[in-house]
Amino acid sequence: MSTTAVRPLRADAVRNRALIVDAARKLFAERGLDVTLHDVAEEAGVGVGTVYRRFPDKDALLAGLVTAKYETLVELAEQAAALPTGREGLRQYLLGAMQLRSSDRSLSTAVMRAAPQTAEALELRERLWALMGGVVARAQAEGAVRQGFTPDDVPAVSSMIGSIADRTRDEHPDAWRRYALLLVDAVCPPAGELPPLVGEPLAPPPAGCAVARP
Amino acid sequence: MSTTAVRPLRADAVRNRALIVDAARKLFAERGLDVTLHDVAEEAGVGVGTVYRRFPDKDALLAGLVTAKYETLVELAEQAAALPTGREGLRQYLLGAMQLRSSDRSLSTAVMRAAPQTAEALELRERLWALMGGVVARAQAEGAVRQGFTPDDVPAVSSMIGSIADRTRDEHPDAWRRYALLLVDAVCPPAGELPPLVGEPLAPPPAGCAVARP
Amino acid sequence: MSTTAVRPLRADAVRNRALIVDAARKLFAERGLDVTLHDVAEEAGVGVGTVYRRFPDKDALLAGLVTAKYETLVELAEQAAALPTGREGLRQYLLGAMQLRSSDRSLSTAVMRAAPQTAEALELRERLWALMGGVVARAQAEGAVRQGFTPDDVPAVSSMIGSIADRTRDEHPDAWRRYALLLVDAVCPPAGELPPLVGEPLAPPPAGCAVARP
Amino acid sequence: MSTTAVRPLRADAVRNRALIVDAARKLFAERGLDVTLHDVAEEAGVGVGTVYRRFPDKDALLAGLVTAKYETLVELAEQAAALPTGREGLRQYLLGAMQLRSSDRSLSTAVMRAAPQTAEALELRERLWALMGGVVARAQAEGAVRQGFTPDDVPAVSSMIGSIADRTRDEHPDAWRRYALLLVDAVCPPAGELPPLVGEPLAPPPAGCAVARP
DNA sequence: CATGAATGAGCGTTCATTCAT
DNA sequence: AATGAATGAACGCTCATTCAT
Repeated sequence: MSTTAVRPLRADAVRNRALIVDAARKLFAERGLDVTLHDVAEEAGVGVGTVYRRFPDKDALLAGLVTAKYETLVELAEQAAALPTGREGLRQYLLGAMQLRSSDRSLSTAVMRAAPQTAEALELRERLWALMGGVVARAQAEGAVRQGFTPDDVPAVSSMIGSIADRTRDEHPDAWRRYALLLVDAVCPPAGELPPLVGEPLAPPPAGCAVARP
Repeated sequence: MSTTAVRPLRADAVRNRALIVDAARKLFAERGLDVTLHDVAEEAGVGVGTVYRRFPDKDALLAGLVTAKYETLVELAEQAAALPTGREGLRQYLLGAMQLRSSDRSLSTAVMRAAPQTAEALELRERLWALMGGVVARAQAEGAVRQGFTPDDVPAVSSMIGSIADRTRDEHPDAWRRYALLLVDAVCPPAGELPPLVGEPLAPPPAGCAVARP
Repeated sequence: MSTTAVRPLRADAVRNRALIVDAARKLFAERGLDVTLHDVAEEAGVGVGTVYRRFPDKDALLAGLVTAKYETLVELAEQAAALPTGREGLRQYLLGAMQLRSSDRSLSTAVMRAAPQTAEALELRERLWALMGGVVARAQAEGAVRQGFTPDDVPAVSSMIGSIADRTRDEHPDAWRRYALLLVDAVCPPAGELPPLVGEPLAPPPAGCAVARP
Repeated sequence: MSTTAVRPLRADAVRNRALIVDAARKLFAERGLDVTLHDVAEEAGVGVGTVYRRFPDKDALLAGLVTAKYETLVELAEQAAALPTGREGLRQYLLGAMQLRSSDRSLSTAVMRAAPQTAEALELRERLWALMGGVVARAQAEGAVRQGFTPDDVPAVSSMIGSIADRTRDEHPDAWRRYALLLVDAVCPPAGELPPLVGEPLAPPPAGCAVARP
């Protein structure tokens, strides 16, 4: 029936995948892990079936986001590596990674828990490791890092802002900074005197406020 | 024990309530916030209706657990307050609170996010605040605390071990300690020289491993 | 074991039964058939178990209310029988019975559907039949009744106000009268000229208002 | 039928929607408002999810049936308007509407209690009103109607057969006619002499029979 | 390939009914 | 006899996943 029909390119498939990832990123960031795949599909402007064609299940989609996340982190690491000192590089990278987490409700838990599922993500992770390994090594040489700290600690420490960020994102979107700096200073103190903590401590939730839905 | 007053009625009800709370505590700790009340009922060996008789809804059950959690934290704070120095007290309390979190998947997010729903919980929280306020003040007087740190920061800092603990609970149940000490040292460094980090850094998840279910 | 124990009297049992029936009558009238037996028990100030001791199940309780209803209807019929003409008697009784229905959300459907379950109720029903049989016969002799109308039609006709009453009870508690008189006039027209319908017609429900829950 | 426009997609969806509506109509008619959507789904031979895909909730399904009901009533009104006299038209319409109610357990309460939820239903209701307004006006001009009767009374009067119909549907499916005619004669008496009531009066329920479930 | 209709297990919750106290 | 704690089937509804179109 389709004699002259040109073979449909991968082009649109690739485009659809990007649409889905973008939509998922947006929705997961805004509303956390409990967005439905119908929501994602609708936001992306495709059918649910298309989402399932690209990602075997919801977890795979989540894992797909990790790739996107790694890309941003690699950029961040490249900027960090370009800074004059290891100290500054490490501090900038950690704060940047935490800022990313603080603006993304789902990935603060999901990214670090999931393994890279694709060769691409794995490659990105290794590139990230190489970049930050260099930065950490330089900082160590400068005597700027807590003893025993290794490049493998970088993602772990970054993830620790998650619980604070999740709690405060909606009401005090900058509250995470106080604790982020506390952590960064613990890993790699600033050059001079250790300054007082910035910002305000997190007020306890008022009596009677509801448990946030998962 | 209380004179001759008979309270014939509640014997089994009290026992069942305890069974439910125990079951809930266990399951929430193991599997996080998304256990169903059917699961809780089954684990407790009662019908769902019984769970609903004791707790109007799921949030109320969670709130009940929060109360129990606060009781433990108050005990911990009392022990901390009894230590000779504020420094030791603060360090012991923070590490103890983090240890509790590290063994409880749900409460690491729920406790700090939820308000105390009951007068009892509120009272416990205030008592906790008073105890730790004293400890922090003593530690400040000793010059042992990071400048700007306040008692309100205590729960926030405690919660920060959550993301690490959730990631490692099943495979490396002690991995949280490395990062817990990093945090505690940041808030309130030990008396002498700052030692190297303890333990091993968190290895990145191997390629291809699945995203853990929420 | 209970040698000297006095046999517990029926006295309180009888009182409890009355409490239950009163509570049930009140709640069913106000809120229809979907009150729970816990509500009834609470309103009556007894335990649920006590309700079940007196009435094997919810339907039996409903049937129990029929007895109470019949008592009121018998009184009404006695007053009707005392009126000078059969016409007046029949009209007064029908209007009175309809008024009862109009103030009782549940019984408008339940009473006429349920059979008398107790000897007492059966006796009351027969007494009612006898009284109204006399009234109808007198009215027939006066030529005041639609031909073919029999005493057996009395409860049927009375029940017909139910659908109107249920629809209007909350908003226009007197709206039923218009249609009650229409029916009564159809069965037994007033002495003189047939007057116009009284009151206002029932406005149709406004667009968009919800279906009332059953 | 509509030119050559192909609408390839909905073939099965349309069929399923029809299956659902048919099943719902049947079950609601037989058993009243408290059929579950699982029942409807099973009767229709589809999954529950499919029902919820077509109708956001139970009320919406009910509203869908109301639309179908209005369609029938409009047809009935059109036939009534075509009759030579207003008297005949009004009588035929009222009897027809009552007959519909007598064969449908749920709609006797639902249709008249619910507002039209859709623009379609609203339009149908208005069309119905216009048609019957004309019929009533003609009948009034003929002097055939009870004074004060208005088109707004038409649905109210129609609904009054509900309580009788619900009681008798299963055992004496024609018992409603006696009371329907009583009502219709009250609104709009037949041309000649008022005949005796047709049929038999409703026998009281035998002692001991159970209350029918709601 | 893309679509979105269909599926059904599972959720939180209710309530008529039973039974240990 | 009275109580109310316990039960569990059933409800309305959701959503990850499959599959006919």
